[in-house]
Amino acid sequence: METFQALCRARGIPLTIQRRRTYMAILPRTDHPTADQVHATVNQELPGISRMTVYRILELLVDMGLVRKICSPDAAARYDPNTRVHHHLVCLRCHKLIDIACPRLNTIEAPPDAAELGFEVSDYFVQFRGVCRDCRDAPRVADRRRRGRAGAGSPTKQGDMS
Amino acid sequence: METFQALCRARGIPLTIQRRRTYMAILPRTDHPTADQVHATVNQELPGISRMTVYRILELLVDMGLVRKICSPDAAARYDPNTRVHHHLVCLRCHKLIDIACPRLNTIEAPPDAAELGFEVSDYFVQFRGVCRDCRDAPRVADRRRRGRAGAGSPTKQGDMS
DNA sequence: ATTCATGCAAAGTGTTTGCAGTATC
DNA sequence: GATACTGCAAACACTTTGCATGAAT
Repeated sequence: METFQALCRARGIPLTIQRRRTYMAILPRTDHPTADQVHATVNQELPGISRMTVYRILELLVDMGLVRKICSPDAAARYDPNTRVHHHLVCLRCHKLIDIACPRLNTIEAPPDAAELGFEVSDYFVQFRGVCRDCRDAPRVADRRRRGRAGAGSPTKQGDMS
Repeated sequence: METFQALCRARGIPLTIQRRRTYMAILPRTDHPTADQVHATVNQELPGISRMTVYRILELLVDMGLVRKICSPDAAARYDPNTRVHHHLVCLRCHKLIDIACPRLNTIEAPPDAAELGFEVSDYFVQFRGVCRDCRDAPRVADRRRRGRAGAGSPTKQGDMS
């Protein structure tokens, strides 16, 4: 949070209430919320904040390197305040996304191809794909495609992530 | 291709011309085309094929395990006929996606967390994020956001991928 | 002959853009 | 007081859905 303020000041970026609250809202989350889910949370403390504003602020945070944007096989982009090296388990059925920390995977070096192509690697992650316990236990119902979505107005619900 | 025919017969899936052509169109590609780009290609040999059909066929191929669906930081989903273990270089500026083969990375074992969570890992990949040569050389122009898109009717263009 | 895919049109969802008002620096 | 962010509305792009027609088995 202090980092955020410092970075904003350094780059001459105004620190609005919306930005502060949005950052505070996403910071403790480990469930990779979508932009709409972040908006729903912020909207509780700052009623009336526009969805557009949250979208813009999240992109700003990504640009500042404070938040990472990750894309699941699902449609909506997800935002992750955890910028340390960590890895993902992705369920191919329900699209659940689980964080995993595995020290063994934190020391992977960039392949020689990258340097040869003139590609500057800044970070990386490993994504394991498979089937989560819930989906394995459940008979493969019609859940594969078509997953329910809480409307933009429902702050809670959606326990389908990490 | 024979695999495709065999799988279709085994699963009782009709082998339409559209399916054959769509699969043939994506099979040799290494540039991770979007659904629209695949449609543009197929449309050259099979004029009049509907975009919807290509969307549906691509999803079918994903379900059959013949094609992998990958999501770039970009909006549109991309399809990759290469189902062997390989890894990705992703440019954070232009969203270019480059395949890399690195034997050293092909023997990574699933972390213990996965098994403990009851997660069955089927495959994995490593994604290195950074800046590609083109973007590094180019002054950071307004290319960062806003990337041009050829209309759905333009088959060529879009050389912005590996 | 039956079954299922195709094609069309329209809707749904996530995201972006332009501009007036307003808060921050 | 100058800058630029917020909020609104509309536009845009990608994808999905329902149904009549048509093709594959």
